[in-house]
Amino acid sequence: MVSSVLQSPPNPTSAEMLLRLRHTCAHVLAMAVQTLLPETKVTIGPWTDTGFYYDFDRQTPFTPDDLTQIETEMRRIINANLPIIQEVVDREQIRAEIEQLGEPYKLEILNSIPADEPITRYFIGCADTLQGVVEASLFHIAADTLTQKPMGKDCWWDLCAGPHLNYTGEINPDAFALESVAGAYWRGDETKPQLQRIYGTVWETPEQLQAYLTQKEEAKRRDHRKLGQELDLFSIQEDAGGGLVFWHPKGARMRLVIEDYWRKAHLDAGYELLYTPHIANLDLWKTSGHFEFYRENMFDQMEIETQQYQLKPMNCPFHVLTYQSHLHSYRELPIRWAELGTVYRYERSGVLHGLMRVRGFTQDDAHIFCLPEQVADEIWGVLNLTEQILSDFGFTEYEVYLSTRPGKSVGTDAIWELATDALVQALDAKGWNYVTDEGGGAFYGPKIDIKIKDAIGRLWQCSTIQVDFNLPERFDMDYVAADGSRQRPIMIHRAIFGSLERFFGILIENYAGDFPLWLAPVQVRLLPVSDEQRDHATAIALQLKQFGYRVEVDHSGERLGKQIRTAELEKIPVVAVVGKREVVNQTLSVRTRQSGELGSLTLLELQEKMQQVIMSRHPI
RNA sequence: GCCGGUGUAGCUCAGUGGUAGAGCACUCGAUUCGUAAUCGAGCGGUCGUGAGUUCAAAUCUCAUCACCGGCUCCA
Repeated sequence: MVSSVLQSPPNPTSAEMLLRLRHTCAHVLAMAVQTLLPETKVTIGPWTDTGFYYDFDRQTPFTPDDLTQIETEMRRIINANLPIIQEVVDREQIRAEIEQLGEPYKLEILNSIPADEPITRYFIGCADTLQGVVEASLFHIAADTLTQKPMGKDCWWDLCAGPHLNYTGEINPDAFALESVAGAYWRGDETKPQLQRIYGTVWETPEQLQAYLTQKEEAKRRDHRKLGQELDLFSIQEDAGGGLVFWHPKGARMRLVIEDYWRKAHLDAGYELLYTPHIANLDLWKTSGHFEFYRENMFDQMEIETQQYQLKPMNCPFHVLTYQSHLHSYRELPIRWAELGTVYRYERSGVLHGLMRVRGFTQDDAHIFCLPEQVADEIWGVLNLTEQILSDFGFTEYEVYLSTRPGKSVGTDAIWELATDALVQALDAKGWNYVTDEGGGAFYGPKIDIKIKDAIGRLWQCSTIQVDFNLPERFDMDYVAADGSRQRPIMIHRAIFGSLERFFGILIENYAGDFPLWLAPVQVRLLPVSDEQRDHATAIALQLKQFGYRVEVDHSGERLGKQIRTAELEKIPVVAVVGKREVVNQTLSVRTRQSGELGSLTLLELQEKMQQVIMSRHPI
């Protein structure tokens, strides 16, 4: 495994130098582009976690060949070691210059800078015109010292707040690379013009660049789409349509293990399990508000005997209906109902991505109906269950976010305060640090989101816990309180995996397809050295299968070396060689992916060993 | 949905207007083999789909679908 170079993204306090480097590199990119392709308009060019990008407006998009030439020009600018000089400018003067240059986006940026903020620009080069000034006041020049300086060869400037390096030569020409071209909307707004974005990466040393590129390769090696095909776990087929997942036998075996584990964990944690339909009368979705607020993600309705029916994008209304099926006493609460509920959501074609973003997926959904004073305890319980489940799947590091009341929301101040306090109380009781996302909650209630960190330091959003004041209201849910009055229960939505499909994808990437024994689709493969041992191997396989192991025999008739190679490529954790010796001695020659050869073991010894490893949920 | 790219055998990929190829996989035969590839033969493709240009299209044009990299959105 490579060490992660991405764990601490640069920020102004932790990596001032890297920030300047990246920001300046973006400017050098823009300068190179405008030198080579002068008709290109500049917009913005910020730094990112791994480098920088710059958005340009031009008629013809950049080609890969353009990118190569731009990179060469950037190297030239870097090697020329041009000075970078900040100038504080007068607003009207710079406006005139920008207008003269014909840079509409820069003008828009200028106009959006508050009146009381100073306006600065950064020159790169321009040595002829700036020379005297540079000596007088290194890297900073006052307003009015320059007027109407045309840009030209080795003279370029951009309206920018900085900060920047002092010379382009401070960029190591072997520590940067342009990466890709992509479309991006002006100001991130899809109703605004689409620009051409060039992504680049830059580091302080070539070694850091290399580490980053290695990390990128590592991510590519772990890509669940690639591994999913190689290991024959799942497919998404053009004939069926995008975003629809086919779980192949090996993927299905794993899903079964995951689901069995999930069901047991939930039953143990005091949940009941539900099964609900995949479609329902549209009126239900009108009552829930989804038809009004979530319609763009819903598939079209279908007509069934003059009634409109809807494929479900959510499970919650079904659980509410189940609750409504009879009257509830306060003594029954909290009610915890969980379901592996398959939902269908319309996603725009461009956003589909392997198992991570699909159109049909199964949520590990649950709803808790409880009294206001039970909310904190229930949330705490959910946090515990979440930690238990995620850590059993190998995820022990989390980032936790608490999202509070947004501007537009339903519910009284009192109930929002109660719910938010309950979430905070639960997080504190759990002892988890969290980041507060002020106003980031849903319109119907506050929430906690949990991101898990995988083996190479990437974060994935899975679990979410949301308090909901809206649905109980809309469905007029109630319970009978101790005094005989009808009261409204509080509803908590929560998912731990989020979606089985996405979680499976994350598992594949986290383990790079090398699954721990308890999850591996094939746990053991028996390899007969020659045809004479096939029957013996088959008999042993049958025994193992009866004990619940996922086991196969290699019937290829290939030589042992080839059988081992095949098993290794399929990332099978345990292979057991059966030759003449093993038949005579009633043993197996065991070899594991993680630890190499374990030597001769009896069938019983192998089972004991595997059982131990399975219980630990670790690799063998 | 938008911008750019890609689509040839089950998989990975050659093939730039003139008879569709390789390796692996698969099937068959020979070999009966001891810890990451035994040898040989065979099977396999209306070149994503549909129009068009041309005497002739995998190759050029247009449309469409899917995928890839992003944007926007999100479990």
